[in-house]
Amino acid sequence: MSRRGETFQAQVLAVLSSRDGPLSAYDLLGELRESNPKIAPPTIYRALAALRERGRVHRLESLNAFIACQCENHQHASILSICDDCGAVEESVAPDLLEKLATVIGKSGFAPLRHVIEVHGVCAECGAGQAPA
Amino acid sequence: MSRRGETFQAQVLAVLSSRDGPLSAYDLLGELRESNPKIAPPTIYRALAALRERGRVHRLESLNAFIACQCENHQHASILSICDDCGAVEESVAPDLLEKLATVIGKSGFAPLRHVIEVHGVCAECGAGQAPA
DNA sequence: TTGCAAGATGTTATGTTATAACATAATGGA
DNA sequence: TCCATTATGTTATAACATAACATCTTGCAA
Ligand SMILES: [Zn+2]
Ligand SMILES: [Zn+2]
Ligand SMILES: [Zn+2]
Ligand SMILES: [Zn+2]
Repeated sequence: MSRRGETFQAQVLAVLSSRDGPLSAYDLLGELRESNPKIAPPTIYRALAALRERGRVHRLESLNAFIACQCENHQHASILSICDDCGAVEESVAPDLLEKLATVIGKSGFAPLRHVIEVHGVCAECGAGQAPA
Repeated sequence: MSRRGETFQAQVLAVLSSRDGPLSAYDLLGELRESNPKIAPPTIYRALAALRERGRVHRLESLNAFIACQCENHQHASILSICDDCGAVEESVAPDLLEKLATVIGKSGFAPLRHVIEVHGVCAECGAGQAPA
């Protein structure tokens, strides 16, 4: 990996880190094009792939979008809470829950490798803002 | 909803039910076009939307694909185990796990509305077939 | 019976997300 | 230096999804 690739990764991570919510690959493409107009989609997807491998970025499968990892230790299975109202995403880590999950699905002999756990709902701030049901 | 819409839904559900693994919307489009060549994407997506509302079909967010619900009681939050080797998908229901999940993410005041839980890995059959690591 | 309102379905076009395929350039070792 | 290897750039297109509007049903009221 050479200088330029690292630069793209750093730029992508910087943009993602500056936001509370997720950005699509094409949102990122727009951002990076402000400083380098000739960037094409594969550049973004390559940077995202490298960042995801290093655990610095998570993909939100249910939104086709990406966020920076909010945790100290990257490289973990995360639980993502997505506020459908304001778009904010929060990350939780719960190894015991993953264990329980492994037990549930392991009954049939399934060996888990990658977890996608995304919960849509309403965050505390948005929930408080409006009349309770 | 009139006769024709119901027919499409029934056809889509029939095709999905006849498979072990997921199908994309365009796979389904191809299937239904065999009997009605003029069908367009919105027809498929409308049928899928109606089936999903009734809990008869689940969307695999991490695959952009769909499966028929395998459970007795539809309308439940499900845990989907996806074999990355053979493509088979199995559904589990675990209310106590969902409760635990609600506890974990509820600490910050988040109110869950929809769960996406998809676990990729290797199913028993595929795991047994090959040398252990 | 006829006319209309409401909603379902058909159709066209386009928006959005992602990757294949190949060209070019940088890097480092023989 | 020269070549092999890997990274990056570039073009094109594949795959997934929906907006927007036209048309057709259906049921009801006048
Ligand atoms: Zn993380
Ligand atoms: Zn919120
Ligand atoms: Zn189900
Ligand atoms: Zn398998």
